[in-house]
Amino acid sequence: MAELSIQEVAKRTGLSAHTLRYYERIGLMAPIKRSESGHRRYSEDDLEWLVLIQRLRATNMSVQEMQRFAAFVREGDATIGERLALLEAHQQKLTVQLDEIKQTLALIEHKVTTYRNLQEGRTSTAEGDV
Amino acid sequence: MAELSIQEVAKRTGLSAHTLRYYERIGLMAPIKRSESGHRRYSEDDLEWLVLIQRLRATNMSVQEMQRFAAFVREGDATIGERLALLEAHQQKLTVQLDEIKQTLALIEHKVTTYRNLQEGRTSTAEGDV
DNA sequence: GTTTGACTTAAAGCGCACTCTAAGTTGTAC
DNA sequence: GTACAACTTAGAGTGCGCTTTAAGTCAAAC
Repeated sequence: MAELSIQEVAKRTGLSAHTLRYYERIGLMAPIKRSESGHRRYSEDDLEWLVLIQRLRATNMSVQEMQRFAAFVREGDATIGERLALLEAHQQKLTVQLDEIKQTLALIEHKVTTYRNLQEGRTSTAEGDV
Repeated sequence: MAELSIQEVAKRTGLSAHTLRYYERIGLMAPIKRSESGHRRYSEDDLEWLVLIQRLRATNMSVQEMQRFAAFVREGDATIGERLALLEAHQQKLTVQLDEIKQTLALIEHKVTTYRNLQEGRTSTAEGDV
């Protein structure tokens, strides 16, 4: 349950120290605790929050939307309705994304098959295939 | 099998006329056929290509990568190996994305449940939940 | 005690993918 | 024939999400 320096957190999360400071500056994270000398000391809770943030970013939630979410969290339990709405909106987007990826994977598989046939000298290419 | 104006293509694809010109300018599309007056006339093949392009963009292939793909297509059958490699690389990325989305959906479902419980006044929140 | 390297801030810079503007030409409707 | 919308180009502008720079402070190692 040690407190971590910005470099240690960078290493653990894969984010750069620059990005961590940036996230704090724009309010994506609450102000991080400081050592006597003014250096950041990250807590376990900070790390957990970063995991969530990274999951949301990795699935294309915009920084702006995450800022809104972070602000709601700081405002306390009165904003649980808003947080729910935000998460459910993202959930909705993710199911759409999931579908798009599946469709594209199907299309790619078709193209790959076509290309493989072409490579082997067959000419079974359907019209319009590129 | 009519030839379409840029506005008609914009309507059909959901891309803006600006974006269609931009795609042509940067070589994401081969030069489009022109009418006597110099206006673009899109063919069925152009539309099909746009469908592929849009699928790839919708699943986060970079414009740069699509440019490389488009260039290979223009170079002809000698580049089928390169095209295969490119598509398979994207396929690979998509399976990773698929996984990330599934993980995030699971995380969101957990949070949503937690928030629902909080809203109903229960306090079954596990440690560290936000 | 001084060097070395990690830390701090504020602010500027960057790459991406468009998006818009300006200035001019064309085509259809009346 | 004249108004008006749609088209053309080259180039500038925009928003996002970092990323880098500059200038300085601090702390552990020698």
